[in-house]
Amino acid sequence: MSLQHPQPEQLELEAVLHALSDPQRLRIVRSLAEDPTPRRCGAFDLQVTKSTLTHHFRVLREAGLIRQQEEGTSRLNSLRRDDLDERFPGLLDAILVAAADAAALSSARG
Amino acid sequence: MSLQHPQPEQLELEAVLHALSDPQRLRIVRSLAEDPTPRRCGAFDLQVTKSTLTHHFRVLREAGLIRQQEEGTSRLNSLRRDDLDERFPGLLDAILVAAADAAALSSARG
DNA sequence: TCACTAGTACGACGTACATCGTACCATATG
DNA sequence: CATATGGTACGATGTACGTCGTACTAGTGA
Repeated sequence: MSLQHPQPEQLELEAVLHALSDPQRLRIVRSLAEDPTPRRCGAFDLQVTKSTLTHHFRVLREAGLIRQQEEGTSRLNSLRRDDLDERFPGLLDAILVAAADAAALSSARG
Repeated sequence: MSLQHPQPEQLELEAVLHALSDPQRLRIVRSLAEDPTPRRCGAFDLQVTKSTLTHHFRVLREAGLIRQQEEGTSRLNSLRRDDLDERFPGLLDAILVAAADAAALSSARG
């Protein structure tokens, strides 16, 4: 069976905010925003187990943040930027800018 | 003792997103955005207990979303719009627009 | 002084969550 | 077929969270 993705009009703000309130998931989304190339779950530099990875990608998918396409034995992940921008204009951009800023701050602090 | 509020540069994106991922707290923030008049915790139309209310207001305060000033026996709550806009430009506005849109949608659906 | 109001503190409870390990299923590739 | 790769499923575990009730404190005012 193919994977469940919420329709654009089904996206829920609370679910999106909750999905992005986790550092690992925020990192995944930031990575996909920086480089939109669809890529495998394992291709993100997270220090968690495979099963934890699966969990986070499912949360992101069910919140409507990413799309997962099955491709052989892997799943190609991509950001649903258009859907998000249409449903929640400016939200994703604001979060990405804020996250980039926070990352720059914390790296500047050491 | 007076209440603890994070400094503008101490605001953490994850904490802000988490704080706003709860329906009750999102409602509080929306209410304060619609009418910026500082007002008591009890003056928000939430169907929860007093102690639950205290909990939610503390989460909002510790995330830096609201400011609480003690005034007699009550606490006057106000939105930290300026601090948030400075630290996370566009974020609060995008969330408020999205929330208003979602509320309009759900009320239109009945 | 005696209520009343606004809110906190603390403990409890059930649920959700992040994480892991193990077992398992596909699909390639030798 | 055997093995490696990419990922899921399921159960376990510890923690955090949302909610409540009760008890309490601090002002307000009759």
